[in-house]
Amino acid sequence: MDSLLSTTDPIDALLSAHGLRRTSAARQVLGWLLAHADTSYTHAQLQAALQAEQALALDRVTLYRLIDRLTQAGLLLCRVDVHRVRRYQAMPASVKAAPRFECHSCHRDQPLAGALRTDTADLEKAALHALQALRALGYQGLSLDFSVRGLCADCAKPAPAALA
Amino acid sequence: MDSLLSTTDPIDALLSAHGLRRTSAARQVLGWLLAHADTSYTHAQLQAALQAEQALALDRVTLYRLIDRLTQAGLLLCRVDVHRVRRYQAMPASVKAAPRFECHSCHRDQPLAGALRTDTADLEKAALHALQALRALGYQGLSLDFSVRGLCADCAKPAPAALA
DNA sequence: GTAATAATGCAACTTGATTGCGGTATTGGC
DNA sequence: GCCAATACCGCAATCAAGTTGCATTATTAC
Repeated sequence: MDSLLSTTDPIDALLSAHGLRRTSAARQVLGWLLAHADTSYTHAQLQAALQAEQALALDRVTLYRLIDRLTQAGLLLCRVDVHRVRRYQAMPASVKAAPRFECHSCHRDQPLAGALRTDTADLEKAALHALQALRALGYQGLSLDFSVRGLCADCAKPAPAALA
Repeated sequence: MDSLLSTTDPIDALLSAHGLRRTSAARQVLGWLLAHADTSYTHAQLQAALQAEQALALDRVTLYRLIDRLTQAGLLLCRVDVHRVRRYQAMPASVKAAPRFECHSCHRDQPLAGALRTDTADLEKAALHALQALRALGYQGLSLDFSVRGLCADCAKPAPAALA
């Protein structure tokens, strides 16, 4: 019963389960993103990270297409940031209405719930409620993009004068 | 006392009040956007609309720069849509946390509150609450982008089979 | 009116992303 | 294990939204 999917590696299993081939590139990209699942990355960041950390030198276009396939398969989540560039992230267990925070200075992108100690449950609940209402009105294929931008506490503190 | 600003036209007044010159282009662009203030438009849509409705043939770059100036002056609001293109809109009286709806099919972009009969006040309240919490933690210059995407009721109804 | 300078328009350029296509590697059937 | 079918790779060329440089024109302040 563990002949098809459980080829020892859970990532291989994911790829096969979604109709994708288990190429070295796919394994490494999905693996890396799963290992950094709480943050989203641009194509460029991803390419650089793979190069630096895994010595994986993928062609630009190949990476674009791979990312695309993973996204289509539902393994990655894709957003567009303020600078009009796409950011990818391993698909979280529950997509829901999880709001994100994007820092103007360090360009990190984190779940808002991480920054706030106070939970964002009420916010998500309100958002999900709105989605339900839309669905009831005949709206379809709804998805949600919710992000807060600004300077994170780390970037705001150190040198308030050097932020020009 | 009505010598400087009230040159009969409120739009001229707005421009002057924000340190911008009252050129024909600025007047027409701002005027058109104010007349369609509930929706946001891309640079291309705006250029086409101005050409068609006002016979105003602005150079691409000129329009880019004009839009830019208006945005910097705080007269326009700018967002980035799913297709990575910027959308501009006359600055609403209260920016707040007003969520928006973007239709995949007709590409119209409306305030969510318009689509939903049920008000989105609880949602906005929750969002503003989260912003306050962030500010308390030292986060600065916070702004919010909240959009729901999918097929609007109008696009979803007519031909459910032709949506491939 | 006239000088200072903001706004315009054209051409060239940048960047994130896409397309075409020949070559390579993975897969499923035998 | 071998082989055909085809998914995937990589290179070059292309696209579209936006930007930059610079000479020209129009607005503004004096």
